[in-house]
Amino acid sequence: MIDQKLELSAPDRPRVRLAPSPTGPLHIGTARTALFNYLFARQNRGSFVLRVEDTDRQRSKKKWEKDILENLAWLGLNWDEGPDKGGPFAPYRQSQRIELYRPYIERLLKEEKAYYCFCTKEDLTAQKEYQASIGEPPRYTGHCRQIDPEEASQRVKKGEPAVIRLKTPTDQIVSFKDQICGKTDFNTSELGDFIIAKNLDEPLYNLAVVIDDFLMKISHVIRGADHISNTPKQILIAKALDLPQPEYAHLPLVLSPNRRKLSKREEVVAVSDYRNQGYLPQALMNFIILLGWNEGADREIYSLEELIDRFTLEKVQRSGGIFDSKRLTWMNGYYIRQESLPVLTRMCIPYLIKNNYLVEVPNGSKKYQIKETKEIVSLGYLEKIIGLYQERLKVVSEIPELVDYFFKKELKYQPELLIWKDKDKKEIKNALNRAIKGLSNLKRDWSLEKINEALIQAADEIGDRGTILWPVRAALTGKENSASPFDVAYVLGAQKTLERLEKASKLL
RNA sequence: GGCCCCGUCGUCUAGUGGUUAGGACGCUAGGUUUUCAACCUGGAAACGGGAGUUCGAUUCUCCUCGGGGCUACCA
Repeated sequence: MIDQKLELSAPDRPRVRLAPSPTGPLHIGTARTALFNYLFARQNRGSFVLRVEDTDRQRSKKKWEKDILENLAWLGLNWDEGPDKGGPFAPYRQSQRIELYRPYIERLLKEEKAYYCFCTKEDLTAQKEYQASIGEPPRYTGHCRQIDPEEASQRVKKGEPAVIRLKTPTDQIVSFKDQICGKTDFNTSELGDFIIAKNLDEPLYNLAVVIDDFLMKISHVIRGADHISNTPKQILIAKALDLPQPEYAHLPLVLSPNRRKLSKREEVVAVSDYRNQGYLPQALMNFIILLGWNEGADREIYSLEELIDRFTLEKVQRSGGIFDSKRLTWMNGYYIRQESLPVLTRMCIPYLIKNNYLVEVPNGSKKYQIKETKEIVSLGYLEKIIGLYQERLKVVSEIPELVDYFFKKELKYQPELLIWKDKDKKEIKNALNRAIKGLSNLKRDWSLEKINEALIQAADEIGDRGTILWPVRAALTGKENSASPFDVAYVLGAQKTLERLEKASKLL
């Protein structure tokens, strides 16, 4: 029984959906599809529906559903209806909608628009191989079509294995106007009588999608181009069921650098991985939208709000785009530089903790303890450290290796690190001692200005700034590259600075 | 193999029947500078090929070549 009234009038506001199947973590490609759907919905004041397609019971896992929802939310792509929020067309998990599909399958069977097929997999494989060998499209030619429906249902009742196929019309053209690709035609003869359900309670993807999109009043199906060839099948099912057709828009695929569909093997594809590495959601979204959309301007940076304003399906690219992680990383660095220091610091702290540099002081609010030295430091102090590296950071997870010297008791480095260009040890030692002397006077007035003054003065006495500034910086950081010696000395404080300089001087 | 989609620098792209074919990432040379980064200036780098239409094609048409997707009792 079908008691849903056919509602052929389009809804006033567009309704779009993201239909991920929880068989793995949120994939970059899914996130991109989500972004396009989200922008389209928000721009047109429509609804963005999240529907979990978990009809494949073996492969669907709750933890993946959780990962998908969490990371979508992290990206800022908020949905209006979904398994977690409910909505007027609940439930939003296909596994909970099984009974909704059954009447449609029964109807197709009753109206003889679908039929039971008893062919074995071996038969089908043989047929496909034969078809391939003579250059015909592989498809089911309708062997079981002739079986009397009465007889068929008897056989099914007796337990004979069977699947349900749609009677596909022969030699008809199914055409649809894709919002991105334009008009696309398919000949039904190439499709054959495809399977729409394993049985009355196990609908297959193409059938479930059509019914759900109808029941949920989806007006626009915006999805990856890998679904183009499913579209004629879905249109045929909709026709057989007398359901209205949504608009279609197929997004070009995201490709790996080897030009293949983005794959787990070669690329990082899970959004959670990017999140853990310290990519910012703004950077990810900005990067991804530009991979397949351009408003026609020489512009690279867009916020989600600006995109909602400017986005159009017409400007979506037709060709697939290669995922260029270098560009993503550049953009992430850009967004890190734009971020406020307190926010950036808050993002960095978990990485410092994970790296065993820092421990949160349990009761003291906003205080941290440096693990090695047991010193208690404030959030403000950590901000100073992070501030030194804000313009050098590309990915937040890099922060520990950049600032490690603030958290270590002793620095380990080769004495040669202290040598500037072709200077000899004596000269460097002398420079270091001059720096120590100049800096010692400042103990009570340890300001950036004074440090600068003292070091530059010492340098000018020697005649070459590098001769003193390089070893000072190296002694303070133990690194080839770092922030400037003035800044580092200032943040490190008088005591540690002098200690490290003296230790360095003794090494030479 | 069959069906479908796509084709401007290495990559993401802008663009027009006549442009020095523009921007960005990356690369590179300088500048700034104690290093690195950031920033500034410059450079190398593209219309897949062949016909046709046209006074003129990167742009329009056809063919070809190349790349990709789909081809499940997965989604």
